[in-house]
Amino acid sequence: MANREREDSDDGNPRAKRPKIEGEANGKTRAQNGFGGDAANDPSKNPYLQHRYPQATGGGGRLDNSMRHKTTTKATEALENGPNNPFTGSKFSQRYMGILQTRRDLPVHAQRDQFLDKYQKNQILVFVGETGSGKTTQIPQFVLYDDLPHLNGKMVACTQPRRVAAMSVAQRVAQEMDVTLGEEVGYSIRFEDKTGPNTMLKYMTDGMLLREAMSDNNLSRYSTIILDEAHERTLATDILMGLLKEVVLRRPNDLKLIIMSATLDANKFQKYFHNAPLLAVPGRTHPVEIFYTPEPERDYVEAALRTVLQIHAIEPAGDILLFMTGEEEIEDACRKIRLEVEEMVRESDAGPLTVYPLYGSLPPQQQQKIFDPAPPPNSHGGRPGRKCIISTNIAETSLTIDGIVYVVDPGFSKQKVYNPRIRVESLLVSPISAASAQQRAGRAGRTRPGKCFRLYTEKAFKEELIPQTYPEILRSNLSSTVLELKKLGIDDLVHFDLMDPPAPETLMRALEELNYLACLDDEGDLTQLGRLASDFPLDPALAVMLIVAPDFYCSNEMLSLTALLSVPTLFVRPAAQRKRADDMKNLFAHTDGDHLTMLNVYHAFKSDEAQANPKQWCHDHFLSHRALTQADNVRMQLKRIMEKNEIELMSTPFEDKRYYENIRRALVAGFFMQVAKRDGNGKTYMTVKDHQSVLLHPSTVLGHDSEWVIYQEFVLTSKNYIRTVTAIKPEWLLELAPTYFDLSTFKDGEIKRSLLRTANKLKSKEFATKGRK
DNA sequence: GAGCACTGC
Repeated sequence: MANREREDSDDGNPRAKRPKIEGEANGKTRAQNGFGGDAANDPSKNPYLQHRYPQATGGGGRLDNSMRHKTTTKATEALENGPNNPFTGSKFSQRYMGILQTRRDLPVHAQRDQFLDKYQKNQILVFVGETGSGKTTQIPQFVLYDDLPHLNGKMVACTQPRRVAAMSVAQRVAQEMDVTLGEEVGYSIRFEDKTGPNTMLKYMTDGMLLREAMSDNNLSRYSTIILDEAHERTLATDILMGLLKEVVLRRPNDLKLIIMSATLDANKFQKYFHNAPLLAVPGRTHPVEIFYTPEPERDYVEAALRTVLQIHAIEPAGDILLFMTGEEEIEDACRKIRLEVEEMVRESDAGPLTVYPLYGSLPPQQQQKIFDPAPPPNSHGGRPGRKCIISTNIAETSLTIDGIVYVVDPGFSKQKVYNPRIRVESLLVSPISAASAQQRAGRAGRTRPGKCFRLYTEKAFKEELIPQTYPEILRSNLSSTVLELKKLGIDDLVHFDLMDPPAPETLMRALEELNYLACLDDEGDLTQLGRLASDFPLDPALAVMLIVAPDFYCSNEMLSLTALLSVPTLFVRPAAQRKRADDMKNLFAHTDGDHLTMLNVYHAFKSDEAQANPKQWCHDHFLSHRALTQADNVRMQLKRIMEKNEIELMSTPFEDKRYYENIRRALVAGFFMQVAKRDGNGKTYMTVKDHQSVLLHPSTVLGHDSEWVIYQEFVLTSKNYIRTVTAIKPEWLLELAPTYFDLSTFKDGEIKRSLLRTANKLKSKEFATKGRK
């Protein structure tokens, strides 16, 4: 297959040798456009079909397959100037001509020649474009006009780390190209594929491309792949880079790769890709003046509040953005600033200041408020008002707010860290990287020159901050990733060339976990179960739990539960109404634990009573409507995957006394590695094998002091907590996960003694049963 | 008796 591709799609091949393409196979031809082709198979040249092409392209630099990778800026610009859209044959609209002018003013445009030259001559190219250069919208179009992927039944892909970006950029580019979104230009994200048979440029999330790679290891649908925002180093981007590094060798003549990044860290990308050539384009932002504190600040929260108030008191009009680490800190800061400003207004006639919190778990309507205009002066001719947004890192990359002139950067954020020794991911407040600091400062210069107040010394910035945030791959549990890599056909993980190889211990942990889950055999090869599990967009333990659920007669319930476990918290608990919220939660509580409680919530949500007005019902019961509808979406997706793989959907009748027990047993089949046993009669628990002393999270509804529990999450905050817990029986552990609970591998101690007692009890019971027969 | 930085499939 690889050979065929190479031979067929090489530059300048005679058209007669062109392979049959996707669209043609469906009886629809991709040649329904102004590009090339002889009249015989190009309907736009067919005199009987001219009514469908009222404005067929006439004269002036027509493109066809023989020009692939040989186009020039001049010829392409002539095509872009119209009058007809070379991709659709229709006349360009008035709006198109307007947008074309602004596009040509973008910084990238000045280097189109250089770009084309480097793109044509190389298989891999690293492209650095700073904010405002226009790279995300323009480069894919430059590529399209030269790569002509549709002539070979292929596409150009451009990946984004976030869904909203993929959607909104695709929308914009469809406008710029004067085509309908979902036709020539489309996007593909989880839950939504807006592409069609004519799609030649596809924006997608990096995770989506990775999914596709799992079923097509050569990514053969694409002739050019653009990895955008590579500097963010998401897990998916890192794996794609590793994979593509191998794929370009397998497809030397028909795949090109562009790595786009916003930082000057590009040399690292170049080096990684065998010294690929680099093209850098300046951005277009306003200058931002940086101020440091002369001495280190002891209390950054206090310093931040003081700085905001000072800006408000003495700086000219302009909005403020303050970065903090989390919800609690932000809400607290908001309260304090509001109080202080009231006093300033009373005593020194300061202008009004509206304070908005901004963080991910905030409902969308409240997030939207940050875009409200700043308040007007308190009185006619009074001092101007401004707004102050206090935000988590969400405002660093995901959300941009125009009109920010002042940024206050205390230099911290919450970051995920992974400890492979105890297999725990946790969030820690840590100093940001220099790159992050630069990004934050840049937020002040989007609309006009701004100022950034760093609450640390210049020396600290230069000497103490790490240059780049550690990539996610170094900070995560990699069990899903390792499973994905196996599915991608990477057998030798140790020698798989990742840009930043994770710690061997992290890899070992992941391999070990997958082996216990029977997703990998003892040779480290993918098992049938592993292959199935990799088909689900879930953590391996959750996927396994779902796949084996039919053995416990409750796959319907496990399907719902799996969906619920892969969305954010269902329970809403506003600070002012904690008691009422807890009372509502208790309506759904199941004494055996939180998993069963979540299931009760879901079933209640799906009842006729709730569905009559789901939003109101959720509000009344202090449940997150967003989380529940999201869970419903995930459930549908997972259900389709189950059906595809012929995993039976079934339930134990609710009246059956084993209804809940079956569910708890199925939970154990996936999460037998997350078990804790109560220490004596106290409150503390001890995790099995890792021997961590933990407490039940106060949010649990577990109604009795169960000796054995499985837990969903280990949270490291003020104390070590296990969260989302359910009571189980120790004999289930021995029965359902005999390899993991091979007691000869256990350290001596109370856990081992207790499990040995259970094993003996089981044996004598077995003996008794046999004896009766 | 307590939090949940952010994304993604």
